[in-house]
Amino acid sequence: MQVIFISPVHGGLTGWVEAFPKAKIADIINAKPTKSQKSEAIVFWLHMNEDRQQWLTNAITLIQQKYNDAKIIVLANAPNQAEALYCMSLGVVAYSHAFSPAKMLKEIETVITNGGVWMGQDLLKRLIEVSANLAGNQAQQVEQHLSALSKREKQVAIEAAKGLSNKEIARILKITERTVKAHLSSTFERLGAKDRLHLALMLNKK
Amino acid sequence: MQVIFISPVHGGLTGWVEAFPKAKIADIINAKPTKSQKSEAIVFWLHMNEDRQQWLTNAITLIQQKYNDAKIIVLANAPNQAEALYCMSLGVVAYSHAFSPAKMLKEIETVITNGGVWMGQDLLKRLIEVSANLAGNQAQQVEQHLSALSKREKQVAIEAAKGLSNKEIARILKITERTVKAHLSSTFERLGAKDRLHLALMLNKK
DNA sequence: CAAGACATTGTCCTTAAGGCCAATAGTTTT
DNA sequence: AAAACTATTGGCCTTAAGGACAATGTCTTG
Repeated sequence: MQVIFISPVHGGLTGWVEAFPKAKIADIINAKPTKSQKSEAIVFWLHMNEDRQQWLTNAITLIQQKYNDAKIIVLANAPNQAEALYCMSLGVVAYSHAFSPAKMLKEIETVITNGGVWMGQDLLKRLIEVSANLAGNQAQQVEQHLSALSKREKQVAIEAAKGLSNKEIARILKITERTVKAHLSSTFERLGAKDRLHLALMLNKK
Repeated sequence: MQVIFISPVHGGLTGWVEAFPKAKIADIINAKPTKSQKSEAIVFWLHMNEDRQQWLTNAITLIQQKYNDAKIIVLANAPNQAEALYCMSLGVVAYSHAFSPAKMLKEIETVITNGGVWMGQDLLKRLIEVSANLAGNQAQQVEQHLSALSKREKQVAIEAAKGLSNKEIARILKITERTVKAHLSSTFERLGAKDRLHLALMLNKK
């Protein structure tokens, strides 16, 4: 397996150099594998500056064009989920912090050489949540919140989360505005919401 | 590390038995770790029949309650993405086909004991695509709303949509509460929101 | 049956929210 | 340069929201 590191930092990142002392540090332009032992895997590590978004995109597509079976790992100085998602959607197999310790970098390498994909737990969690929501599991998540409420509280909470006023809710449920308030108060307490806006945020997503 | 396999199949699955000849096969009811060597990790492999959706949910929550640091892997006879997503959202760290070869099962074990999460490439790909799209769209939709606002109004609107009070927003932006109100009033008018809750609903999803 | 959860409503009170009218000052556009 | 937009703040007023304290009746469960 060939390992090629591409970075604006001369000499590469310390953590990375420690993890892969024998690997090659190169510039994107002349990055080419030494000979071509057909089936040998090539792994590119791209070190990403804050202000090189465009460069990153170009580099990734360039590499993919030249070596369509190469694996690409992105190390970002200032990682963020949006960028991570973007990179992963381009086919990058790992995205992590540029200053990750050597040990973690080795771990990443192990995972990706085994055909895996590596990403931070937070990102994965978000991915799952978002997708689960989309798949219609959203209702279940909300249901989990609502299950802590009594029947009437549930009804009131749902209307309140839509943005209705107490008066409107009262009319809909044919009860007094005062009763609506009572149900809402206990709802707030049970769910740990501090007011109807927080309730709405809880029931309307995430 | 303790490995416990839970399956309706007597004697367990062949692939699994081959991969973990020394591990324990049990019924969910009496599944308990042999003694409690405090820091020892426990890994549960749940073998899932087509028609035991409810059982699976129960089993997962039960295990999580009893051993909150246990890792759970689900092997499904008939895997599908929806179920996978659901399991992952419950905190399952791996989801795969029940008839996976021993080699793959060992791989899964390696990944999850290193703190990773394992899932099929297709699922992962879908996760990423969906999330990237959604994140993009969502951001755009919200951006569309926000673009109708002045710089300051934007800042105020964003904080208000998080559920912050005028006073809190004032503190954060270092302006008077009165000014916050002014910005919010014009924000409501511009976006056609009738109050901060509607504003929050507009900015927080779809 | 008694205890507890649930539904309903009242009164009183405090505070947050938001509208209305108005003013000053900096910036941008026409 | 005048008009329009933006940021900031003041005062005043009305109403919605939510907490405190309390009461009554129903229904379920140990």
